[in-house]
Amino acid sequence: MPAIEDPILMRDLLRETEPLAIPFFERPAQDLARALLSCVVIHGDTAGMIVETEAYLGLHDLAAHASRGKTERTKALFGPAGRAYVYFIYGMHECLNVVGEREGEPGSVLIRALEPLAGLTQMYERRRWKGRATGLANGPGKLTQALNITRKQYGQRLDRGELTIRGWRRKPAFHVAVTPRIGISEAVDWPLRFVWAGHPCLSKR
DNA sequence: CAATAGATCATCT
DNA sequence: GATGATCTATTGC
Repeated sequence: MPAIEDPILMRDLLRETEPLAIPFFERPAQDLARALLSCVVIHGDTAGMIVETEAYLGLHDLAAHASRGKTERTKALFGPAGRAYVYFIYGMHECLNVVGEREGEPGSVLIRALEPLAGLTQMYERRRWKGRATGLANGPGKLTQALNITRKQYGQRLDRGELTIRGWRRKPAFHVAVTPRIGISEAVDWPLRFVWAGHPCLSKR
């Protein structure tokens, strides 16, 4: 199973995981955020396990991009489930969301932190990081840089293709903790952040 | 350790 | 023209 100081070969990773079909993503954002914990994001030769997520709801969630309605930027949120919603923020960071619900219903999950699993050397280079592997992808902007995920992946399906999310054939055991979301100024108290309790790769405060 | 400043630009008012 | 689902470096105690 995953071990932060013992990265796996991509070929073994592919054998121990399986694709998530589109129906897996077709559920409310809160449920999807919880279900995505321990799943594996793969892009090119790099991969990481999801250990922290946040759910963003629809029109009544003022912290959600979708609350302002469908625009050129947010249209993927209103599309079918199982797609990537990637946005650019603060003039320098890309953030990855997984679209849930169903067509016409916004609701997505922000991927906030990964445990690096494969392609660590490449991640160190891209991040120009000189620390422990736990700090390679423990933040929404850090993981996209580590896995080289950008707006080029906007709207892409995640069940297959160049950017995929897979589930373990034998799911690891862990506890989930729920807290308010981080870095927002609306709906500040809503308990929509889900973490693998005690995991060393969680984002900083 | 904690707090803060600065980077930097797409999107929306 | 202001703001933002962030990160890093730097300052200060």
